[in-house]
Amino acid sequence: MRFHALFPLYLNFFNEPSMLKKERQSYILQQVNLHNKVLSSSLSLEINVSEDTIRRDLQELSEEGKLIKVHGGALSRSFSQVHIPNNGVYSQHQKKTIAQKAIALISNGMFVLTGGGTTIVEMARMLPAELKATFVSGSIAAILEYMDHPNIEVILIGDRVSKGSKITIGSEAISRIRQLKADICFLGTNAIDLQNGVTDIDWEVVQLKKAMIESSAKVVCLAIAEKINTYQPIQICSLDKIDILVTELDPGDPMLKPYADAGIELL
Amino acid sequence: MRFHALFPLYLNFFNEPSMLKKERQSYILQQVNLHNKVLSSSLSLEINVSEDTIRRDLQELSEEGKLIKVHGGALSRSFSQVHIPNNGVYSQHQKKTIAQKAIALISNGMFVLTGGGTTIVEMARMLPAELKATFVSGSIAAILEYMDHPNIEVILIGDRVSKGSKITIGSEAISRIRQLKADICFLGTNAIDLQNGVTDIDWEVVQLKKAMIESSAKVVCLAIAEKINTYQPIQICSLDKIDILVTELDPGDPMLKPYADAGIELL
DNA sequence: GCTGTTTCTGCATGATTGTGCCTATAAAAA
DNA sequence: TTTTTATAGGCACAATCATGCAGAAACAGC
Repeated sequence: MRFHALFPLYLNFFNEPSMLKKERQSYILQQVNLHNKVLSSSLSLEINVSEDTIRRDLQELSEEGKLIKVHGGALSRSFSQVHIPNNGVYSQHQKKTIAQKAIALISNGMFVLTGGGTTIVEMARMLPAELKATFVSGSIAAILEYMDHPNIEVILIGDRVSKGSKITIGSEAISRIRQLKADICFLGTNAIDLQNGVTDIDWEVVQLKKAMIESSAKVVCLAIAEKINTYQPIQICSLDKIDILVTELDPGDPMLKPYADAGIELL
Repeated sequence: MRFHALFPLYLNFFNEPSMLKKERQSYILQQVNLHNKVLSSSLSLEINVSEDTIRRDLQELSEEGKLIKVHGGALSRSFSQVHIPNNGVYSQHQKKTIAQKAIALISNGMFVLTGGGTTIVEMARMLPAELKATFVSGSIAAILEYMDHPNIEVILIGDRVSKGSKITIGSEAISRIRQLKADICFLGTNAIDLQNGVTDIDWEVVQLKKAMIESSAKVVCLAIAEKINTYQPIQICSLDKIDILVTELDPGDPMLKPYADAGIELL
């Protein structure tokens, strides 16, 4: 067996009789677990069978749940299990409602900038599978969800990682964001009121959000009702920078009236 | 193996009297345990009986649980047992051993660059709580672990996220890494051998690892023994760029001797 | 010895499986 | 976008298989 790892070319050279199906699948499994990834093309050369056969093997192994089949080869199963459990998210039901509304704002081909926070993560989970778009974020939790989506391109903003908020913060991240021009930006909102606009408590997070707002053609704030008409010490922006406010409430709710009057679209 | 293709001719030539049934079956068992697999066709030639008879023998032995019958022949019982355990991380025990050894190389205040992969994640989990250092990585899984550590500063390299390998890849990431100068760099190794050095299968990952190696004062390769003396299509670097090789084996293991001779420190 | 029974084996048949090749479609890459 | 590459599904062919059957061999009892 080890020989196959060492001298795959020799197999061809000696024209060794082809492996039995089970044997071959075992070998494939070993390779995929060893290297985390295999290509149909190289396996085909190593084992000296057609790519069709390899593809059929990968198909079977995939159906048995022993590996994950992807275009061009397969990935190890144990490798792709970095999931954050979604237990005990505060006000989850409201956040799902908000996420549902917000998703309607995204269409194919869009370049989308998102912050962090549980509402954003909820939105990431609910993105329709057929959506094709590019998502940019500095939030680890959000990125994890985006990665599971089949059709979206994921760009991660790098810099120092803030352990509290699980997002990347710092001048590097801000200057990266400044270089972008997104179609739309989704911000989880910690506090919003008429006098102070959108406010937050963490200076570095505020800097980042400011940059995100400046870099986006359209700014969407996601806020559950209990955060409306509250404020925090540091201002992110005044209300006139906000294009759309998404809450779990009906857009006609009297609580939201002043925001509509301020020129914000409600959803 | 090849002998069995040759021998049967002699058997025919000498017109050896056919074996008794019991005798034949124990011969088959011996062969299957010796080679892990037998083909009905070659057994038929070797023993000089029809394939039907062999098939019936294999059938019986299979029912007695002494081997596993497959299309075209049979496999040894031990063969399939090797590949059943697929839960969790492959070779986790070995990886933990490697991680333990590798951690000894890190001291307070260091600036550490790490790749992705399960071995690196294992290492991240085992970092002592009192260690104070800065860790830089583009691997989402590794970053998640680093974030849980109380005393380390985490820097995330941003760029496009590769869904397969769960790391950030691309020119942006590479140019970020080039701007760094790390004290030490830990690389999970997919394949390493004497001729080709360290090799991998994914072009973009290779570019990234190359940059990491160039940006580090000391390069450490983490590799489980199975990956030693194997190679993949794309070269990351030749052996002389590697300072330290960490495996689960004893540094004195004869398998590692050539690497020590190549000037690599073993751990 | 003879005879009937059982076991083993080889052969013929048709069904099943494994594989490679082909083409239209779908997905990635340029 | 266009171009390249990978894939699914159908087809063809060969290898392998299950089954039934018949002859050969082994065996038992007489």
